[in-house]
Amino acid sequence: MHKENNLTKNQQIVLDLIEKSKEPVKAYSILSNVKKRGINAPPQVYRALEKLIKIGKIHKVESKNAFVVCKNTNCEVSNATAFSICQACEKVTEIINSKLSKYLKSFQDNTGMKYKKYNLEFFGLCQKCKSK
Amino acid sequence: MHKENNLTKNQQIVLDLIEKSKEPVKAYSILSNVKKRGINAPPQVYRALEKLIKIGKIHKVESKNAFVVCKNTNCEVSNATAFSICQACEKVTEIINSKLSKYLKSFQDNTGMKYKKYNLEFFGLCQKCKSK
DNA sequence: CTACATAATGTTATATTATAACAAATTTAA
DNA sequence: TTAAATTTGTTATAATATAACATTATGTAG
Ligand SMILES: [Zn+2]
Ligand SMILES: [Zn+2]
Ligand SMILES: [Zn+2]
Ligand SMILES: [Zn+2]
Repeated sequence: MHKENNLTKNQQIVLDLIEKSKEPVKAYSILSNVKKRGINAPPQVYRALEKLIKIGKIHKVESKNAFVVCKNTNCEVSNATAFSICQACEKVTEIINSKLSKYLKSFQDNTGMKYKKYNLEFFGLCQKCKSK
Repeated sequence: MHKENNLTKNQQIVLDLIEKSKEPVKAYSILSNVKKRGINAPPQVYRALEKLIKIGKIHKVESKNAFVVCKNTNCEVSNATAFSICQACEKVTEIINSKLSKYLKSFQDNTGMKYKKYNLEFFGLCQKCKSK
């Protein structure tokens, strides 16, 4: 909502919109909601999204092709993300759990590949949906 | 390659194609490659993919919108998947690691949400690309 | 066996997500 | 300054996925 440093006008407009939303926002939903602010076409939105992802301000929820603000002060560069996704109401929450991130950041598979980045998505029922 | 039980003709054709491929296959690549076998339109491919995913024969690699055969005899229902993805050559490998899956299957976040399913994608450089 | 209901498959059309290609404007740095 | 480089705007199109309905196959009651 407030002016962030080093962001262009379009990036700020897109970030503001994602921040205001309670749920993940899709690119074309962003587009239609920012047309009144002078963003006219998909590439303008996708370029802003790309930059915001790169600097860790937002994340893409891959299974939903939607975007959320980062809730984690530590993942400035967006290289270690985890989400909890309700299969009923589609609520998405970023998981902030240092044990989990520590475990995954240091994970080594048997091929010796060293990981720079991971994205984890958990699916289940949230409290509200469980009790229905 | 060999006839699987309980699969329809289209499901078998699509599965065969994905099994033959060394790399993740995209839906429209599948479509163009199975036209000679009588599959003509996207819904036929997507329905087959949906079923194959449900029974755990294949997985979707979300970050690539592509499909791979399951390499893990244990994830019959596809509810616990992990992949390693090379950012250079795009090679994708299913990670089969019982410690990892045990850890993630029993993971609890602070909201008390109980997870039924997860998908984890690691990114980095594979051995071959690292040494270039 | 029919005749009807149900489910599965085929087909056409369209919706949704994302990027290519180029033009115009802005910024940078000789 | 002015030419190059980068960023932004714009048009067009590519790539991914599903809706809607027609057709065919399968199952079930009479
Ligand atoms: Zn984050
Ligand atoms: Zn819910
Ligand atoms: Zn698997
Ligand atoms: Zn590689």
